[in-house]
Amino acid sequence: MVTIKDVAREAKVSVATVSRVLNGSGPVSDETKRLIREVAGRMRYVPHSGARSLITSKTQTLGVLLPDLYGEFFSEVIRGMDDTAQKNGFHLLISRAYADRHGIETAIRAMRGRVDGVVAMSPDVDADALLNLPSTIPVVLLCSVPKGDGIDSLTIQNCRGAREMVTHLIERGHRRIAIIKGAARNYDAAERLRGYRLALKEAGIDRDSSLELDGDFTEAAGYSAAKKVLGMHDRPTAVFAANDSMAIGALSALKESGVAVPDEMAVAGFDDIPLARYMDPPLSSVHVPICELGARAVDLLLHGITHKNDHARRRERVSTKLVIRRSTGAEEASVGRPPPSTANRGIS
Amino acid sequence: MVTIKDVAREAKVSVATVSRVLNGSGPVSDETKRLIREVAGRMRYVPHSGARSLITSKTQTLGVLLPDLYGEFFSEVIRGMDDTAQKNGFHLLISRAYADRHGIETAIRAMRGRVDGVVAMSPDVDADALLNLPSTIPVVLLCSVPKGDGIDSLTIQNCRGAREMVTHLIERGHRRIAIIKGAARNYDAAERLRGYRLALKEAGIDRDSSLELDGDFTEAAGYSAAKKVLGMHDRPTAVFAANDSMAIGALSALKESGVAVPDEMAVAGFDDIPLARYMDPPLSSVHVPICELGARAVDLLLHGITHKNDHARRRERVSTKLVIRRSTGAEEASVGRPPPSTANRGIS
DNA sequence: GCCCTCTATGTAATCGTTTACATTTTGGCC
DNA sequence: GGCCAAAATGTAAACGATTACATAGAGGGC
Repeated sequence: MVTIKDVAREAKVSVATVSRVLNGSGPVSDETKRLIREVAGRMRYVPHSGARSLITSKTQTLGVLLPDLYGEFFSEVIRGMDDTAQKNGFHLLISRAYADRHGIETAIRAMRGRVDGVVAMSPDVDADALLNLPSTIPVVLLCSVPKGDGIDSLTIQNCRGAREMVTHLIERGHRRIAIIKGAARNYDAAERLRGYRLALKEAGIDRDSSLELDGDFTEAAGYSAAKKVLGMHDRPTAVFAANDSMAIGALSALKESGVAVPDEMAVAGFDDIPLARYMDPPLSSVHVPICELGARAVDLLLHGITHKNDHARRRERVSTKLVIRRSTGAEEASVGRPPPSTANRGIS
Repeated sequence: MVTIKDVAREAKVSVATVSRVLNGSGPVSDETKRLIREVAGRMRYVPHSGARSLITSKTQTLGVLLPDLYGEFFSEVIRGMDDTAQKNGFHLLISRAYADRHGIETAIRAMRGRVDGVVAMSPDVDADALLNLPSTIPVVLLCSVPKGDGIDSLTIQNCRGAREMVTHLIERGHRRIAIIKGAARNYDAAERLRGYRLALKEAGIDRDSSLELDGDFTEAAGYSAAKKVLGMHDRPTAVFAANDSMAIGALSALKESGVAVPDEMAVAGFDDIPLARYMDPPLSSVHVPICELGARAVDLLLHGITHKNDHARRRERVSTKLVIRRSTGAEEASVGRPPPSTANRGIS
């Protein structure tokens, strides 16, 4: 592999001069510049970024720590991150890790010396594992809020989104509204539940804990929760699932039992995954701008990096948007025409 | 930031000894080991991987170059790669890049010195841009076959998958089968078309080029291609789309025009994306094990790395599997029960 | 012609590790 | 006790870049 020394020798100059030319630093005569560029090109010299970052102590790389995510969420959040990172000349070092304390610490250790900062997504409610990290590199926490005030965080506007959806159901006349809760100890799940309760309270509806069913974000959980709802003596007229997968599971159960949606039972989800609009009936949901989530996380991180992490800690949230479709009673059929945005482009 | 020198000073030993303890190389007395471990732990020392890889010239990192992919494909291929990479102690440096010559070269340049090898996905049919790379690091090409024999490649069994699907349609009695082609100059698209033609030929059906409609893998393209099919004077009884997105677009068009699927028109796709089974009617498709694609690409790359890239070049393919649902006439309703595998776990 | 400044270039230290080689210590054996 | 091998530790040279500092010419002002 050809190094800067080889180029210097070939061009009969010192390595310093080569470095100066290639980085545009320091004064070099036009002739020498031309010569060095020519030689470097001819020898197919490519600078060794590892060596460079050792001396400059800048890696131009951001670490990304994600739990084991599926589908849309994963790809969209990465897309958002990569867009913003690339715009600023950064790369992404991605690692899927168990979101527990050990996993995160191991991953961050492994990243020391190869990243300038880390975006870590840890949906666990008490993600304070990140508080006393072994390093002092900037960290942005995604989808949960750290207890201390050591690091920045970015979350989804879960509570407000859920509240709006439940309020929408109430406005359509529903009084007994069940919720299928998300995974236990999950921050998003807890916040969505909070939003549900808030909406009920605002409408003066008493909370009925038998209407709060356990779930874990899987389709199967939504399916069995819906079956449970159908068996209730004073049956709810609406079900709000803490995510779309569970809402889809619930739709399956209802269809199987011959319960009409939305006439006999309204169903709403959260996330607005691409599948939602293809359901029968199309599923009302709370849209989460996942791509933006990634983009803003990186923005936050880059700010922490350039400001040497000595700014006041930030707590930001990305806002959600209600998407009402037929499953909660919207009249217009929203399927049938190709959608404007979510075309599955590119390869296969 | 605490370095190995700090630890050495604090423990009153030389850096060499610290290094030996931490890497388990060379003989060190038990007492010294204990001492150094204690000191390193107390000082929260974390080795600087950048410095380490400079001297060892191993980065334990694989570069991944992907075009701008959406949804499932992106996340699944990364999952497969990361699983295998992690199992072998490697990290993933991910970069989305235009798959053209310039983009790829820029990306690979930027990766020099931070990766031990690269998996590059370049669906373009003539991806020989990769042939004379500026570096000599091992490369595995995904989803297309390089012209020369310089690098390994891994592709999808496109031709065979398409052939099987079209044969299936023929077996169900269809004689006039249209195809909605994939993006021009796309390797997968070309191979799927080849499979389609092969199946027809095997069945002794003459090829009719008016039945080969242009497409570009988007839903919109599928939609308008289907409209075109409906307008034909001797209307085909089946449509095979080169990917599911187009098949879904076609389904929309047919539903809009009141054409019954599969009775008046059978529809089949390729990829078996999660959406496929939720269509109405559920879409028959050719299943592609995306995760496996990623995993095997990394396996191939790791082999190239450990064997210093001096083995014979490999051309491998991952095999596809026919998934027949109602859109081509399967009787059984395959929707309604939660699926076994594709539950959307984890966060939101 | 001398001195000073400015430009162009070179020299060498540095980043944080690993590791070949040198040196010291230990312990066994005669 | 002296000798020798083996074990434990230290010294210093890499890896491939950047950059502070030193040096050498060139040119200008007096």
